[in-house]
Amino acid sequence: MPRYTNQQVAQIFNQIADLSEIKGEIIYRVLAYRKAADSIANLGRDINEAWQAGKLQEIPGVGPAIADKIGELLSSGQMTFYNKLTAEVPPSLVEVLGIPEVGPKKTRAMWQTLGLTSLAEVKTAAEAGQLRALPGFGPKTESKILAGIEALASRATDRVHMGVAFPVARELVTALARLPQVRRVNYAGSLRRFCATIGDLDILVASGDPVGVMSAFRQLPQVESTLLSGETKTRVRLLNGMEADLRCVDETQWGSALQYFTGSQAHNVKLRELALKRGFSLSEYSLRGEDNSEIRFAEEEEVYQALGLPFIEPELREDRGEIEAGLRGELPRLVSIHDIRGELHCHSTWSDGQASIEEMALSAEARGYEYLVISDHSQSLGMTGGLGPERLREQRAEIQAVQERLHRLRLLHGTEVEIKGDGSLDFSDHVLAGLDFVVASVHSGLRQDRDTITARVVRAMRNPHVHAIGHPSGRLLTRRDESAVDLHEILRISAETGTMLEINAAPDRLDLDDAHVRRAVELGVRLVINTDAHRPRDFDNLLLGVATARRGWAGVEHIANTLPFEALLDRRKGGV
DNA sequence: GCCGTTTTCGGCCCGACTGTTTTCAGTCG
Repeated sequence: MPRYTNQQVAQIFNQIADLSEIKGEIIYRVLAYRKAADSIANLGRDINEAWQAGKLQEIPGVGPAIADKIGELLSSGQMTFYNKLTAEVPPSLVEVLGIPEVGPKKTRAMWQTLGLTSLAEVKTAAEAGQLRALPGFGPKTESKILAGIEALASRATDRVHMGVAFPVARELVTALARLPQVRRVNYAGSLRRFCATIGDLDILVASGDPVGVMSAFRQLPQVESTLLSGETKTRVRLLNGMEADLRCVDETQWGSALQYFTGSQAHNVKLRELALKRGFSLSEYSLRGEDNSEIRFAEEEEVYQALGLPFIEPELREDRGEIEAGLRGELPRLVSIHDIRGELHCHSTWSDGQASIEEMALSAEARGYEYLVISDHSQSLGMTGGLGPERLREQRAEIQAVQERLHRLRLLHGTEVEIKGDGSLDFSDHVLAGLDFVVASVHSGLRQDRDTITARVVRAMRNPHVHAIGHPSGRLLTRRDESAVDLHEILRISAETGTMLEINAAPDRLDLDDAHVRRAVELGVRLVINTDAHRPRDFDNLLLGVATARRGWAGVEHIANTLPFEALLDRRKGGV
């Protein structure tokens, strides 16, 4: 019988939601499936384990009916409800629903009146001019559908990581800030929440001349075409293929608008429900009382304050319990970038880095770090020019020499040692014992099956000289999925052995991810935030790693490199 | 289908824009 991962179970419920919606099911039932799917995808603990512990209904959005369906799936590999639904509503309709501008009503119309059940069939019908005859359809809808199918085919992936999105967002914000009629401007949306990947850019402007701002926005050199444009809202496609939304409000409404436009949608829905309970109606413009009185908020903090909540940091706004915690006064005090005292994982020209040890050290010192560990690759990762024991000894001499030219920074000698295919390490225990800090990582054999790759990492974690596991899942955002490694087991072993888990801050990694950071925090696992810098400017990525930690509700106490190095060393496992 | 400091039943956010319409439904975020 297949074993289902959290992602697979979540995908099934998302599919149930889509098919139910096309079928015409009560929308709240559909939303319930979506909420459950989102919770499961971001659970951080293994759904199989939660099921065996009888704790499925502790998952937010999972009640008796959905818990039964999960239980049936995990125990038998079947879900009767799903089988009946897919027999009734062709599953390929999900891809039709995926066409931009096509929602459940149009999907249903095409299916029930023309019998269209797939992208290919819809395309053929549109090309034959058959769609415009349907009620609610017209020539424009028909051509939009064709263009939408085109776009789906040409677009390999529709999300980018923050390393791509941030520079573009900054360019747009800078350009808008130069407009004389613009009073305030900021990016919002998933970028402001520091989601690992970004679908489109959301930018907010305060101005008394929204029409002028919209017009100027459409004419920016980065803009390829305008997708929609009204008086206060414009969506464009950029030259790099991304889409960007611009909203404009009055300066007196900035706080409400920034709160709304930052999202997430689920967070906003929960916040608006809370407002209703308090006798208000919350929108992106204001808070309206039952007597239709209107309160405007120029600052975001005031929105939360008016609802009896402390300020909720953007990284937490995912409807993962932050509003409830805020009401109870139990929001975590999140780690901040200023709390980070040192870096435990970076490279130099001794392996695949782009800068010398001295350049890296001087940059770290200039950034105010107290300590820096040089941790070049080990020899079996051949293409990086990894070090063997001999060169490792030579490197130590250079580190000591550079140390003498530094003022405050403590420069330390470490390694990113390869976890080999069988779980053994690239250096002997004797060599590892001579290093200040050891990160162990998997770079090869990432396609091994779950049990094999997990056993490999666990073996490394049980080595007393291994202090941290680097980028535990091995994912490369938008390029490579995580390995099959059982992170739930890794978290458990980490808590048991005291081996730290890295939050790798490289924009295409962010690994551990936010959901597993959250679970790590719950389990008392020790985390480190490392940039894995290969050149001085990579240290800038620290912000992304810290944001990922914050998205996982981590405080200073959970992050080992917020400690002075002596304290960090004292608390190394084994107490060495 | 889920959920509870108004509820174990009756709620479940709010608004912009477009296209197809003669006042609104559908989609999106």
